[in-house]
Amino acid sequence: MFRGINPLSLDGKGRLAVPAKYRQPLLDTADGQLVLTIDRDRCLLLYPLPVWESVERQLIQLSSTNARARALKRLLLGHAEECALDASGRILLPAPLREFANLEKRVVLVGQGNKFEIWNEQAWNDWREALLRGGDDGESLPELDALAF
Amino acid sequence: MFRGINPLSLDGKGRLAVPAKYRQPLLDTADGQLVLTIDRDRCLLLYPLPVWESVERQLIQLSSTNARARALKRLLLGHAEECALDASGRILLPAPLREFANLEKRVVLVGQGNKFEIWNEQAWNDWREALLRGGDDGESLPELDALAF
DNA sequence: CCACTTTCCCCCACTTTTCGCCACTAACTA
DNA sequence: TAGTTAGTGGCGAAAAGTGGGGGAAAGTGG
Repeated sequence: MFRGINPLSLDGKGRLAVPAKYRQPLLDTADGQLVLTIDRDRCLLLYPLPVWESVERQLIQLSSTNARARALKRLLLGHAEECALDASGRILLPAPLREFANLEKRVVLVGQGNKFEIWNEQAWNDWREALLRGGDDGESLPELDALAF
Repeated sequence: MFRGINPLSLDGKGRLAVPAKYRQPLLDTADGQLVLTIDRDRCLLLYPLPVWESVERQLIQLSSTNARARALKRLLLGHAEECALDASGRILLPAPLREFANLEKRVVLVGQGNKFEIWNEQAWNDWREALLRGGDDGESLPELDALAF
């Protein structure tokens, strides 16, 4: 399980050095193979390949005639890029994805269980502050209201 | 599985250079034989020939009395063009299809699992921005709300 | 059926991107 | 304080994307 928040810098070519603590697990479970895609909140999602493949299977089975399903498929599948840890434990973030998530230099890598999120550092801070300030603005969901943690 | 977004340029003759990473898979599974057709969203669809053939079989079996089915058939079947990777890994996009999808110079090739979509770059960006901004405007679909990814 | 025009495709050259490699610095450990 | 490991940066070779010239093939009109 991936946890925690890691402030990092991209180098001049848009490469991200995966923190050392995650490298061995990634090599063990996915042979260093990863998939990057985008998220609606303008950050990137980083999956170990096997995890992504299971997500992908779900996506492919969605209807091709329903507009919402087609859109979601297009977003996630369409932006998914395979990449691999290089010899120094880095991955190259493809330019179109970097652009989408506004990643230039300072970024944060956020562990999210079976995947990571990659945010522009400023955007991450802003998002968090806004959430804390703004309180509850999301839709309701029964499972949510039943949560104890 | 084809994934990812690839910004490309058509050359002066309307040819599209398929990114190198997809070439070998296409040669292996389809001997470089491809089928181009159009999509409702004013982009083109690019299938490996065997995949297209299975789509085609499904289409042919659709009702000939239902108007929506007839329309879908006409669109997809009627615009389908066979083409092949040339020696440099490029395909020629027939002029009528190029025109339909407004493809001139800058385009994006979007992997969608078993096929690709080819968009005018600007149209693609506009579509994506509208989707992200507008939020959920499609029909609802129970499977969608149950998705965790 | 022949000549002319247009389209298509092979080939080569140029430019940009990608990626392995190595080196430097900062932080942590012993 | 010295040794080790992690993060960062940059060089350079190799690969991929882009563009154009010219010959072959196909389509068109007389």
